[in-house]
Amino acid sequence: MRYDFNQIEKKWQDYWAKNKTFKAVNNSDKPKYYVLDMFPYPSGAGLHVGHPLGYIASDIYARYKRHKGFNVLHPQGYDSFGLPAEQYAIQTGQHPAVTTEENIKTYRRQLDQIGFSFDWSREVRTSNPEYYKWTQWIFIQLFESYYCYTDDKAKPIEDLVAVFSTEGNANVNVACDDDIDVFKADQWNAFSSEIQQKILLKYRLTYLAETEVNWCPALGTVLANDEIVNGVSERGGHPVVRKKMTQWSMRISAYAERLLQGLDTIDWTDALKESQRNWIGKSVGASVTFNVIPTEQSDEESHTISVFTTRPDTIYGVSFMTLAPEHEYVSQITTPEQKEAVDAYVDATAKRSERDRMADVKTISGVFTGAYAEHPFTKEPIPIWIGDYVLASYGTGAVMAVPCGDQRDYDFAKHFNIDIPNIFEGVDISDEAYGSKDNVKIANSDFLNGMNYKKASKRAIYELEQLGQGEGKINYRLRDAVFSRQRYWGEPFPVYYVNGMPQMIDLEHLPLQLPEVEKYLPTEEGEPPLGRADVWAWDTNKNEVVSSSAVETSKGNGIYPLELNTMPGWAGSSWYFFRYMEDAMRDETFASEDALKYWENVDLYIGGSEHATGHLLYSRFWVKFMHDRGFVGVDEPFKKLINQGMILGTSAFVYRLNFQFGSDKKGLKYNWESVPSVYIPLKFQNLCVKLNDKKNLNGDEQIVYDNYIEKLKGLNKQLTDIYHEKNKDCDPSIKVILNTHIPVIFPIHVKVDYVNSSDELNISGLKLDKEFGEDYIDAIFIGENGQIINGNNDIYKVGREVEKMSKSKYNVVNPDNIVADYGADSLRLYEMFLGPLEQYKPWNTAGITGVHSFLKKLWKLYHQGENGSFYIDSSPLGKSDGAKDNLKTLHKTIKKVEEDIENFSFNTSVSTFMIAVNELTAQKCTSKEILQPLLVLISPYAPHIAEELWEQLGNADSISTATFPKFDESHLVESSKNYPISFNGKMRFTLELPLDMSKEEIEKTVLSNEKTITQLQGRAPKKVIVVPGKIVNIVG
RNA sequence: GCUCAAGUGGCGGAAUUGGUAGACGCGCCGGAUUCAAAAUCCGGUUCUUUCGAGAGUGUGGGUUCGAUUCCCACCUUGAGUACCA
Repeated sequence: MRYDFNQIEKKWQDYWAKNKTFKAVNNSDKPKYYVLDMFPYPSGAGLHVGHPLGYIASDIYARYKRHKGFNVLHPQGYDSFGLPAEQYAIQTGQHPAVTTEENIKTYRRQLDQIGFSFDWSREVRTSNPEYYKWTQWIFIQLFESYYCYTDDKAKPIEDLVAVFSTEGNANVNVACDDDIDVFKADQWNAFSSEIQQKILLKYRLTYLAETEVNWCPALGTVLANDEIVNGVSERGGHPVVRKKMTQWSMRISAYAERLLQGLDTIDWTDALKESQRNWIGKSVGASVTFNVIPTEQSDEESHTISVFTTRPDTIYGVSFMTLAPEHEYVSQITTPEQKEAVDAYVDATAKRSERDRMADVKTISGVFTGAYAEHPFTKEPIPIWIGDYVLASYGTGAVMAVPCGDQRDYDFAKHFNIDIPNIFEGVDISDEAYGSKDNVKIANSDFLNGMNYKKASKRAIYELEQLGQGEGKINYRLRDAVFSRQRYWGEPFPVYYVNGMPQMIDLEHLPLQLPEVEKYLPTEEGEPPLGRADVWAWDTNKNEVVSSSAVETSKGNGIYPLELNTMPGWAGSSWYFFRYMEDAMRDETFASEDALKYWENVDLYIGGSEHATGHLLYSRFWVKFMHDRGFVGVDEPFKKLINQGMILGTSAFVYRLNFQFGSDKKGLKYNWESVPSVYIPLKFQNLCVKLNDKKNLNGDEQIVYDNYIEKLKGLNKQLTDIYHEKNKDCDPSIKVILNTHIPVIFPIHVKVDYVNSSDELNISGLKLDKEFGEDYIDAIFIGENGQIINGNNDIYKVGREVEKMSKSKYNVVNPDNIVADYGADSLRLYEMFLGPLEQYKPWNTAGITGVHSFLKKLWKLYHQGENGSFYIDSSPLGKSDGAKDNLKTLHKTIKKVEEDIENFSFNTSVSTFMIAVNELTAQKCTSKEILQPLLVLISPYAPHIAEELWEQLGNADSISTATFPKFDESHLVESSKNYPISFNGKMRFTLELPLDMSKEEIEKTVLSNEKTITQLQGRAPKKVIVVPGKIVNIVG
């Protein structure tokens, strides 16, 4: 019987679907285990072999956990809202829902054929109204909440309102905007409803505010900080500018400390935790208030400038202050003499884009305002400058400059000739600032003299508090997250506006479904695409969406405009892991209490590291919020997280010989448009250099060159015409051309499909490829032996390079083809076999034959009957030497595979399987006692072949219900050891000795061995190290 | 600049508490089978070598009887982040 993988895989995939083999139940005596993949965005391109890597790993783990007796939840779904579908809709007019549906079908087909054990009955799609109903509901809960620092949790906004109406807001310790006016209880109660609503927006966890946002004109939308890479949009690479807009924001900053602390409780990689820590950016220090010294011209109003510093210990080193050019006091404190210079500087900075400012960090610029502040302790006047090295968006937008302790302040002071007082004991600051906090004592600082950083900081803060001019403070880099997108294909906000004030739609009327629009572009007035919807207003009487025109026509009748923005991509993905838990009551709740209680959080989460500061941070934020409000029991979403590495493509190159005419006065360099191309192997690349340097060619190179010249002569007419046209003054004869031109080599990507395992190019296949049209039809290929290839006279070997897998590099490998040619089990094994899960590694289809032939050998092991028929010996194994060997092989495999899976070291288990099958084949093992448990070990990796052989062994149930074999140490006990005998640490030979031999006996036996004597060559050993059971090392 | 990760044959990689470096697979070389090819099977394959042996895990030091593994300095590559006060 042949190993017919196509038939076997189809059979078992159908079986699993029909029997709902992997359906998880919400109550079970077994312990639960939740294995989750980051759900994919269903793109139009479908999957390439890099995508399933993480899914295969998590699937192996899920199947293993089932064998180990766990009730496993292993679901899958789609993050189906997103930009690409919308961009496609703009281009083609097709509704994103339609293309998304098509893409999902492709994804599902591709996923199914790889044999994943997903419970598809729990599938989620973020773009389904039945799903986003609950995304909208969570948004409303955020709106109805505020963050209380005293209790360190989110609470219902009514609680805050109650405090306002009895005590006012003076003493509340809660997260809020910076520009809060203090009011008393009676004032609050007297405010109109609108004013109250306006004030409450400053406290809500999601709020509407005019914020400076990252506006991407090309995409027509706002982007979050994590959606911008190097100043351009992550998707598409379009420029991004700063712009003020009224937007929904999420008060994630309220959770900064808990998001930071929570990292210590979860099992994530250090790299990932580190990048979240950096993103949150906690700095401990102090806020210090400086009084601005009033000048004659200034009005009565006195100013105080507050700054944040991490070095309050250096307060005596302050010799100037710097404000960001955007700082609100700049215009107020500037003296008339300096006004012109300051205005010019502020104007100039405003014109520079964020990118310019970022790119140009070397140039030092700034202007003196003419104003002075008073040092809190010395009472000396300190000049106030403005400079664009101070960012308006961080801290207070102002710094106390300590040039001796901060390099930027130092550079600024040097540049503008400002005093640089030294406050460090015995430190030379003539060349640069001393930025370190360690190993230094403070000097010239009155009461701080002689103290180290820690002590001095504490004392300085204490003294500032006494003066009422400062306090200890913690600052975070983490900013509130902008939550509005000016796009169509996202969740609509469940919000309508009454007199400009946002109102929430009740849960019972959700979901608020996306309206139809005739085009997916912004309106002519610059409103988001939803502004085009004809039916997009909220009727508060009927509680339904009605015609937009009704807002005007029936004014005062309770019909109001709906929000035109939609939510960002991370809205739906911030809570989807809870949705999978619910299987029955999805209409009534986002997830029922029982389901949430049973499944808790994700035990193992696998996905890419690119989500470090986006999805993975926002999810943690939402979960903590939902926890605070009692909607879920857990306060972290993902207990353990693994980032799978990327699979890279191995690109193939052919090398085209191009004409480069010798430098002429017209600067003519290349011309290859009309000349049939000539390709040479990379090994001849020196040919061009040699020709250029007038060096002699070697034999093969000469043949290539002669062939090439032959070709050129054939093109005589064409070439001379071209040459003459571009070099009107020159003699256009072929002779001249040959004397003046230099060939250069140009690498060109070719499709990896036309390259075999030995890097040989399938030239006829390439020539017939329609995608390249006529490009290669007339191409001349010169082979490894310098021959023009014509049939089989020579071969062309491509060059190889590892790059990211991408369509433009022609190195994309489609799993469909792999599955068709080698089967899903081979694909699964090979993806794991490539290397450690977390690592970046290149894909090379050639290597798959290794794991494929392993599967064939495995199949053969169970088909040792006549003509390859199924044969298994069911009789007891007995105690023969052969049986011992069989058991030893089996049990060392059990041990290794179990350890490997627990450590997520899947690549090494594949090797272990190969070794086991090689050994059992050599042992001619046919015993059911060995071969049956072996299948369970292999089944998580190669489930189809395992199921098939399991069935042939006579089992009625799916192998996924089998228990994992138990490791028995006794089968691995040995009586002797093949000792490595080293001399000065180098192993020279091995010696088989019994394990119960004493140290002394080992030493004696080894020293008397003739090989030892030869090695020592008469020298007496100085020392002999014997580690019983391990090694013998002779020194001398 | 800072933070993190990683450097081992022609290639992917293995060596889990310091104890036989290169497991397993690809590729390559040789052989068997075949009219031939594919497929399959067997053997070899780190480098140098005077065939005795010697060197060798990015580089240079150190600890140790013994270092891919631990320590110090440096180099290279990749990722993240960047005037964060």
